[in-house]
Amino acid sequence: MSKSSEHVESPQDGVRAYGAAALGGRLRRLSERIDREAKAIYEGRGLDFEQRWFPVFNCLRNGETLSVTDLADRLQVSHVSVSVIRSALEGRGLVESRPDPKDGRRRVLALTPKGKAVASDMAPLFDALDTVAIELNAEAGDAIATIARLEDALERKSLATRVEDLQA
Amino acid sequence: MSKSSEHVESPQDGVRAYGAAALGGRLRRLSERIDREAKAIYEGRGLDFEQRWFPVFNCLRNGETLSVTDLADRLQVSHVSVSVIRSALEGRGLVESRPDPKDGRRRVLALTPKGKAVASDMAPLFDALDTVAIELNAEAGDAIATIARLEDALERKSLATRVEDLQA
DNA sequence: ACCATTTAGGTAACCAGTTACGGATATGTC
DNA sequence: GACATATCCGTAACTGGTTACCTAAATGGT
Repeated sequence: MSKSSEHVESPQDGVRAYGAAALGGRLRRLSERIDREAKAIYEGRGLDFEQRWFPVFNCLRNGETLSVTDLADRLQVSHVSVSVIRSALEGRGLVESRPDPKDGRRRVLALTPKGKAVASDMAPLFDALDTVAIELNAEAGDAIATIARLEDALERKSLATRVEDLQA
Repeated sequence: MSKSSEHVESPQDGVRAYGAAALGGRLRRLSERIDREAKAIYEGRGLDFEQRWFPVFNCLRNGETLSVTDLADRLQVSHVSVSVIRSALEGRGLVESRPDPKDGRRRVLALTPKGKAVASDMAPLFDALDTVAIELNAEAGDAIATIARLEDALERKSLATRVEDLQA
């Protein structure tokens, strides 16, 4: 049995005891850990690139041009967050944006030549991270599928409804 | 197959495509969702209680008295975070703290009589939340175990090491 | 007893996201 | 064509956590 799943009176046992809060907190810590470790990898290689830029950067890697809102929808974050990342990437000269000639409200983003160069320089690392994630996922017994099932379960019936039904 | 795990060109597909970042983000969104839904339950019942207080409150429910650092260790959060929660709970009159007579540096926290009353009022809800979490966990095919396996996998071999080994 | 080191816990600054809101452009109805 | 409404995206303020740093108290060696 694995260290953290057997009974060892570890601090987490206190957490584990209470479900809903524990589950949420646990997921959060895990996601932070993954972010942190990924960040360390970039830093370790002296790359001026932040993990949180990746999703946006990745969407543009194939040469696609997308607006702020397109990206926000695709990545399931607020447009504000994309907007901030955009300005960071633009500040580094990796991305440029111009108003959409068809629709003045939109700004379409695309990689600059420098951005493309960085993208291809970093491609092996991105691929490695991808491979590692797949490996990790397999090691954990298809965590992605489990997460998807959790999402589905909540989609099907919210926490609130579940609690109500239980107490009705 | 569940809605979000089959191929439906949903926005998440873009995310899912890239492993490490996707995994972290996905976990984060899920944990936020759980927190948000739990919060909504308290609000829906007009309770002046915040989800994020719960872990601290819960540790004190059985009458135990614990210091800030005890709680931080047990809950795996920073002592600062506990300190902030403490003052919120104290502000609501649910918790009181006094310097430890044995050790003047420590402040020991305990529920006030009002805190105890609230604890017993809310016990059925807490229990329901617990039951619901167990139910959810089962529905997702033991998500907790999967998370534990992910944690173990990272413990065993960090993201960075995995990437290095892959590129060596 | 005294000084160095460690520990508890507070305040301040920071971080990465969010919601709230406002200005500019587009769209649809009269 | 004008006006109401909706959409795009930016700035500002808030949130809930963190790390960095500080003071006060305890501990241990001399």
